[in-house]
Amino acid sequence: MQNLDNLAIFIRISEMGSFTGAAESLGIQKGRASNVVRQLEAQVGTRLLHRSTRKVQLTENGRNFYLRACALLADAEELNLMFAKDDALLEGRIRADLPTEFARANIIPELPKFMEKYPGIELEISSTDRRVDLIKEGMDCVLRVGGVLDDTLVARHLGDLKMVNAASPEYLKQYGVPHTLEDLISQGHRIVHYTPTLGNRPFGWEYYDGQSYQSLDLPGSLRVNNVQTYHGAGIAGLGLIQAGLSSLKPFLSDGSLVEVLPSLQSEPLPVSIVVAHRQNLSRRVRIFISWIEEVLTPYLD
Amino acid sequence: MQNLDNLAIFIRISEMGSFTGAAESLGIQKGRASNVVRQLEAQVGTRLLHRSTRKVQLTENGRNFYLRACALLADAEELNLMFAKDDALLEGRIRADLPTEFARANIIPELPKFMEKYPGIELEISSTDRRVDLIKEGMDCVLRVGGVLDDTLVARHLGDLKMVNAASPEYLKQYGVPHTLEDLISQGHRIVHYTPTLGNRPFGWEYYDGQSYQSLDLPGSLRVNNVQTYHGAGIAGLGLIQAGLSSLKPFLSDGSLVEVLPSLQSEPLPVSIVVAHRQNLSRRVRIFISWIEEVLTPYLD
DNA sequence: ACCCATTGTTATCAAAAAGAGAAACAATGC
DNA sequence: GCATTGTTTCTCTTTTTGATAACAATGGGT
Repeated sequence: MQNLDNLAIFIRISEMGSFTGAAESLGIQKGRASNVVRQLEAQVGTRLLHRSTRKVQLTENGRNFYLRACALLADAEELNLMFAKDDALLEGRIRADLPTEFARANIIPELPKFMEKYPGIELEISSTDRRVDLIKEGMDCVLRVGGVLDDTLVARHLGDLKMVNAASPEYLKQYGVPHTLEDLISQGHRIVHYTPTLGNRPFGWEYYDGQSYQSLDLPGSLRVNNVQTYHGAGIAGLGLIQAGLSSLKPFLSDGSLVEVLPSLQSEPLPVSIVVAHRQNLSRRVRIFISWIEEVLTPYLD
Repeated sequence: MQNLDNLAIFIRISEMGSFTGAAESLGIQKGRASNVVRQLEAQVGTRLLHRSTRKVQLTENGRNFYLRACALLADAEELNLMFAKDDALLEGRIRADLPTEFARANIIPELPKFMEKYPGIELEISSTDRRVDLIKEGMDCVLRVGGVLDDTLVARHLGDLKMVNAASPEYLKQYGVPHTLEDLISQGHRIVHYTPTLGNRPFGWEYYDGQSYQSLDLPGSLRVNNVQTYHGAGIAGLGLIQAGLSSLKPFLSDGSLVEVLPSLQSEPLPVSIVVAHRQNLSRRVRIFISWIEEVLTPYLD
């Protein structure tokens, strides 16, 4: 009889296109991953994966097997959970990718509550700010700030991140507190340039003119590609910054940053949870996602 | 993750309404059967079986779980076999119940060919001539001669068993060879009475009058409830017998019995294969059934 | 109402299977 | 060439299963 664990291993390997990757993400030996597939192929009587040292991909038969194996696993999970009235005893591993700042500032601090509520769930959170291919990396879900490009993925829009304009008190003492767009120019304000990927054209000062979002070029001598550095630059008084309320909140609270121009916010950033296929989303991942949503709500419109 | 073997054990227990019975039929310890269910119930978080020492039955939840578990297992088997181009490497156990005479005379002699073709299949053949409850006894299929009463089961009509009238040569020398219905009376023929369950009213001499089947009472001093004894009585010259061609064939060949009144056959007996649910019939059982059909074809109309 | 065979539960010990961990190997593609 | 990756092998540990047996509860038969 078939072993469902082995099926899950095969599925992960297929999705990630890698034995080592799948093994790591599942916490097993890569040797076992190899054996499992060999055994599976022997049992089923056909080759399921084309493999070389550089790439692993499904054979024609493998693709069909993969699809039905996914369905079977989903059914099996449903069977296990059909009477689970309280989800507290859910177990399993969740791999999620969260933007560094969100993770550090908002998610991680709340995490203990989640872990306490679901002691059986093992979380594996990676914080890469690059666009991760959630399938290839074996992610269950990815929190993404900004637009979602890939249509093959399913995104759930959580809301829009409120943006805040801020600067350090020392900076404002030196340059003055701007109250209008004109002040920004007349008072000679500077901004910290943020370029998600270095080398890109830096953003200007972004604001809403009542009809659409505009960008105003302002001088600035620092260009950073990392949100923490960006915040640090603002705190250090190197210029005005524009960032999500969620990540700036602690700095605003302790006074190391002060909000300015509350009426001239830059365009809210859409925040979404991205998953691979919505139908086969496991219960625990669904729970995690709704928890994330709950945690972020205060910061989103 | 769920273990499919355990699911199969639970299913068998549910169907047979017995831990010990299921354990025997699956070739495992009854202790294990008990543990498996306990573990399953813990995992799923609800009680699946009401059990006392006298009966075991599904709880409300158990019934739902059972249904979905069946579906899951069927899917799993389909997954395993989706590329099995030749069935030769099928494996698993088949439990079938065959009428004693059919088994001894027709099926068992052919069995070596089947076992050779499907070496991985384990056969367990019981020969009880009583009506077995195939679900309660954990049977995969039952070959039944005569009408099928239970509508909850699915019967596949294989054909009708050709009936033969016969007597021993010595008997015929004594009483004469009848050629017409009238001869039976005028020559003072005797029959051996066959009553499937002792005490029932014995059958008479059955024949077709061109429109419908009739029964003619003939004298006879022996009443038997066992087919082999019935044959033996015919061979011993105790009277005329009416039985299926399949079981009489060897006796007709070696001359210990002689066919008489070929035009006055009694009503052909319907021969059917009965299974529990047609949809979830496993591949190997389907193969076995079609093999049985093939073996019996020569004897059936 | 009582006896007692049957059945489910549980425990223990040995055997077998599955898995973890580590490491050596060969093939591949940059 | 060389780092990476899949394969294979080895040992050790853990888990699962088989084999037995003792135990308690049930319910039919007397």
